[in-house]
Amino acid sequence: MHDHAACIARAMARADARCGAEGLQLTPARRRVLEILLEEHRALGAYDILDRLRAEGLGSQPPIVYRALDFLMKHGFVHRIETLNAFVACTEPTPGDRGDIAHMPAFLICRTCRHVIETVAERGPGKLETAADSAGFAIEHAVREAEGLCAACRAAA
Amino acid sequence: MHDHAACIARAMARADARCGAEGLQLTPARRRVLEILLEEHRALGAYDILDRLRAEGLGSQPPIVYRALDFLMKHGFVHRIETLNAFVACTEPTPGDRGDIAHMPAFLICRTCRHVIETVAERGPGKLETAADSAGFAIEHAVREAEGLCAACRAAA
DNA sequence: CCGGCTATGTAATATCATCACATGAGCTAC
DNA sequence: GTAGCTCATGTGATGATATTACATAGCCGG
Repeated sequence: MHDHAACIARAMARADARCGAEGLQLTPARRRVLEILLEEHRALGAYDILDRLRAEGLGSQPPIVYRALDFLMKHGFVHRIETLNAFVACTEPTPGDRGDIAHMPAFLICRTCRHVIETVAERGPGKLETAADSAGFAIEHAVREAEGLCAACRAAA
Repeated sequence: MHDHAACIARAMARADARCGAEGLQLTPARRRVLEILLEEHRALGAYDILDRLRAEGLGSQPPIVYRALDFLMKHGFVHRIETLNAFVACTEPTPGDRGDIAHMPAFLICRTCRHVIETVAERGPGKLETAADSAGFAIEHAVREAEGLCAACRAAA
């Protein structure tokens, strides 16, 4: 394990700094959604998040959470996990990843504990890029997700 | 372009052969779902398929199409595209791909025409595998999808 | 005939996501 | 200061995707 509270505090400080520097508004709802995802450190569905916002009086309708998630994803604080229709906080320290290709995340999703490992981006063409090049296909966005068993759950089994 | 009718006929013949050889029942509904996907040659949502089944009197409730898709996916005739919540017929000639790791499809999805290119599997570890190994993570299933513009749509733009 | 297996029919419901329109808070030009 | 602008939020309704639960029907081996 790691120092979870410190990890969250660090991530929130990074987010604050980014938003300050770029003139983005990290409003209460957006801030809280990011905190919730950092606290869980695993993939949460939009309605799981919404339930928690409701309990705290921060809004009760789906658009609240989807708008917050859109903002957070647009600016790279959160990623969507397509396989789960769920969302995780970004664990990468990459600061300015909007638009550029440097941040190419890949995810390892444990099917038992639902924890998500975000792998560091490696530069250079992977198989998708190679295949795309030979087909004349221009990649704009790539999804790489693997489901399986994390080390801890493998040990437990 | 290619000879579409022949392509469909070949794929259906392959499916018939596989089912005959392995004792699988390619029932009318399952067969028709596969044909529809082959005809379109692009990703269709479950309800798009259901609408067509309804028009042909092959069933009108969601479970009909989801059950057919489950069967077809289980036996490698169809793939799910997570990014689109949609389904495509498998274009790979790989016959026995249930369970083994040889068939590791990756998809290039055109955002304008919605056509899906299924790339051939390359052997050897990609970035996901490398990351998984170093994390002690056991991959059971991997999703690789890229969205962008296909060659034809790029030329048109 | 019976029991087990597979597939289908059908209604209801669960889950995920968006639309449309109204309101409010902060900012700037004038 | 206030009109007009932009951005964010509040709220109800709806759309899109997927599953559950239970009943029915065909087939086949014993």
